[in-house]
Amino acid sequence: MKYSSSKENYIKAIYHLEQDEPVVSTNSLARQLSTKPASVTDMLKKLHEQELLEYEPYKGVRLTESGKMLALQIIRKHRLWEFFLVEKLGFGWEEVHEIAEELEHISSRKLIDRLDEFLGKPKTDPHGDPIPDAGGKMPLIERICLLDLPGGVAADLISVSNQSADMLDLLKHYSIEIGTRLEVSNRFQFDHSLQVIVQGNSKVTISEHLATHLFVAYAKDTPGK
Amino acid sequence: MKYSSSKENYIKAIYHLEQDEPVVSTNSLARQLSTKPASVTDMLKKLHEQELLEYEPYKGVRLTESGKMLALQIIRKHRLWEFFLVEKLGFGWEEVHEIAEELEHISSRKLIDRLDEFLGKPKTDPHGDPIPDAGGKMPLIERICLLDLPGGVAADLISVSNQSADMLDLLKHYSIEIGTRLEVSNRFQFDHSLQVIVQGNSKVTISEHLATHLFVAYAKDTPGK
DNA sequence: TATTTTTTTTAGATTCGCCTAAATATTGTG
DNA sequence: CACAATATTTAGGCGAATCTAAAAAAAATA
Repeated sequence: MKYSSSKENYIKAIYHLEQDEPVVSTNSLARQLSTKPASVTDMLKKLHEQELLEYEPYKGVRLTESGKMLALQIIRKHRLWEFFLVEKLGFGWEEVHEIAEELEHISSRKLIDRLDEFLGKPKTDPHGDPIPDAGGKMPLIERICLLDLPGGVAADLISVSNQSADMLDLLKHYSIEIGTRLEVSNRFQFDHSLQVIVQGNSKVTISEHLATHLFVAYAKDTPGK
Repeated sequence: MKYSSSKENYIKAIYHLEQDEPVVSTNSLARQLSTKPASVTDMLKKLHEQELLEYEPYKGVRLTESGKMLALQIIRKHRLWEFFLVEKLGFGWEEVHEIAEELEHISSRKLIDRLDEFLGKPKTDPHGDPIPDAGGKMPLIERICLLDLPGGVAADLISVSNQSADMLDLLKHYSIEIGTRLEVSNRFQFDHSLQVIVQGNSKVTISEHLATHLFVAYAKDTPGK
């Protein structure tokens, strides 16, 4: 089934708001979408008819299962495109959101699955938010410091707690950037430096000081919603 | 300036039809766009107001300079996305058109220029059609057999006159595919085999027989429209 | 050239997503 | 509890892009 960009935006907004409020109000939706409550009411009726959400006048809305599924597909597209923009095209974290807002409405399912493949099936986007898999399952992500990552576990770099030029310089030297898969292969007691496998290939050794500033997405395999 | 997808589709269609007819009729546009002549008339009036085309009732249309420029930007986006889909995501030539019809309406200029960079500024799309540069200039493309490519000239592979599994197998072995940049660096008289530089890096030697089936875009540097 | 055929435009309606203004329901408070 | 404040819906409209039916212009032809 194909939905307009506008409808997809409503569904996505409701999904996000449901994380906080159990039932989403007309007003908060209007605020979120920069539109007017009256317009929201109109649209809710249509989305209800399409069984994407439960709606009774004055009672707020809640997504149905198919509504949630649709939301997750859109979020998946959004985050994969963001990853692509940052990792492949060299955009900065901050500038990708707007572009991904457009790209997330491209409909081809095959496209997004191939893109996922091409990008190496990343677990998180450049902001560290988890990317739902093709089935709509959110990977359960714990953000932990590289220092605390158990050995033998590969995880994606999702944030860096220092944005200085010196830091970026050093990361560049190691070919490490947001989204890079890291695995700790050895810990040296003498200076607490770490031997790290970068992207499954090259092994590099980094200082404890650097490691304290690197945070990875530790994806538990328990399926979440 | 930002235009709706619908308007962009009109402009693109007119551009293509202008290649054949000097002045484009309401009827042929309606046919091209799978719409009704009455709808076309409505839209032509709007596009005329935006100075994208010259229009007088009953006299057909012709794009203005800014109309042509817009058309070329859309075509550029379409063909770059097609190239991306085939080269990076492994789609077949036949299935990319439809997806590119959606992608071509993504607005970010920076996105498309970075994509161009990322893809290696290709001169042609996977069908061998030329890709306008950022300034809207069409590269003048001549399609010639690799056998006839002058030495020292790098050109992109745009078609293969044999689609057999054996052929594809061999091309894979040489890491050659549509879009790959090739340069003939040596010709051996004994068996007429060619030494070829693939993507500016590796040198391989291929048989005359293989070369007869490879066609490259020989981009003359004369600026075309 | 007069008439028929074809093309194009106009007129009037529809759907989608949005708006404002007004009515109505719900919630909070004295 | 009654009334005020707030939230939501209804009613009526608008622009974009489409449609059908009918009118008008241009082109083809007898």
